[in-house]
Amino acid sequence: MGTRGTALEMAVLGLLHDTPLHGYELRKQVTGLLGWGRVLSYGTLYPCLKSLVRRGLIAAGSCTAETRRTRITYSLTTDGRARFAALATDAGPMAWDDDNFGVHFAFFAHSDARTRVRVLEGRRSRLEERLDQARTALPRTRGGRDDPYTRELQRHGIESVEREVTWLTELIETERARSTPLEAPAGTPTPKETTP
Amino acid sequence: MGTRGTALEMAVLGLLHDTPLHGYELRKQVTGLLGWGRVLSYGTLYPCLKSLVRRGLIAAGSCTAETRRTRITYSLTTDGRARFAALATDAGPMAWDDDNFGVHFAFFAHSDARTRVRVLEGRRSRLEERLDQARTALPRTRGGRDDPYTRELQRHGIESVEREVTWLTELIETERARSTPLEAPAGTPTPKETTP
DNA sequence: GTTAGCATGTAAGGAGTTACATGATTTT
DNA sequence: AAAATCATGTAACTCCTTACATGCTAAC
Repeated sequence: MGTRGTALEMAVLGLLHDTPLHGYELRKQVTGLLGWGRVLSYGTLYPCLKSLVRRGLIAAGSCTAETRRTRITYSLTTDGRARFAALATDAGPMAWDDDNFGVHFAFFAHSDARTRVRVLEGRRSRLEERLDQARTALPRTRGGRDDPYTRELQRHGIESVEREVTWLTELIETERARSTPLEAPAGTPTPKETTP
Repeated sequence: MGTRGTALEMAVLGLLHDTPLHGYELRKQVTGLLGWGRVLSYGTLYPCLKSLVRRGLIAAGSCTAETRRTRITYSLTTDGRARFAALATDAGPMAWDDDNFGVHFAFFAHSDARTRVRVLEGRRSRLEERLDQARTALPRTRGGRDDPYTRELQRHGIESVEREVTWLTELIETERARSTPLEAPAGTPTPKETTP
């Protein structure tokens, strides 16, 4: 009965980690967090907030400052902060799947470089498994439709995933350089940019 | 109450258009149709087949040929064929969205070049709308989190969509050349490949 | 003969959407 | 004063997944 959608939950906790927000604003920010084409609906958000309040992870407070209207400002509790830290540090399979990876990535600033590397590698190997399946499925006429459009769609899909793997590989190298500065030449400043 | 998931329905009808199949095999083919990471579950497929049978779009028949076991072979009825033709010819907004575009594309061989162009253009303008939103959302620190990882995620998302737009543009040009051969020089043979 | 894979289904429930219902505040 | 936008919520419904339940056939 309790809403347990980890991705949305983490997004809310992470956004409230920076600053308290009310539902209407949260919706806009959650929607824009990943490049989701689809907007998050209130029918999902408000029940989720309710559940988080009930579990003591966030607190609902009437607005105090500013000449403001009937809106409810939510902020993280101590428990909520701990919960978010646990989610951000998690580098298990949950962080690799399509639904959760984006949110985990968006809040990488809240985890250490080791965790980031493990999440990125997990994501990459998941995509590589998918590529293996797709590549073996392509040549067989038997079982798969031999249609130029179907083929082109699959080719394009494979190409997209390959590009994502390349992206991940670059990020992994950057992060590895950060987590093991032992092998770095003396005097190398800590890199600031994710993509130089 | 009736299953009305257009994407799955179209995929099933389209696959049965080529040849009769039983559920187990259908599942594999539907799963591999688009590059979907996720596999289609029986809990979705079988109720869908049931619904299609009830509506007279497909017929369930025991297998006749081959030394085969207890499996139910489904084939398209006349109504089903008509329904599929209608879906394949549809170039409206339904064909543009994330869920349906892939299936429509996979069965482009069953529609004319005019329809194909309209679907591809619709899809492209939808992605371009998304890009406009994302691009205007990027520069503002106000409202959006100013975090290097969040930014990188959004940058990567935008890049992916841009690449998809390019892909669509190339396809549109190819299809336009097919639908209006008036301007083609005499003696030009009909192109066979989607990507030369 | 028993294990592994083929094949078909159902029940319960999660996650999210749409549509609805309501009201306050700001802008025109 | 009307319209637009901000803001919060609920109810019903859809689509899909997981987990379960069942039995046939082929291979070892």
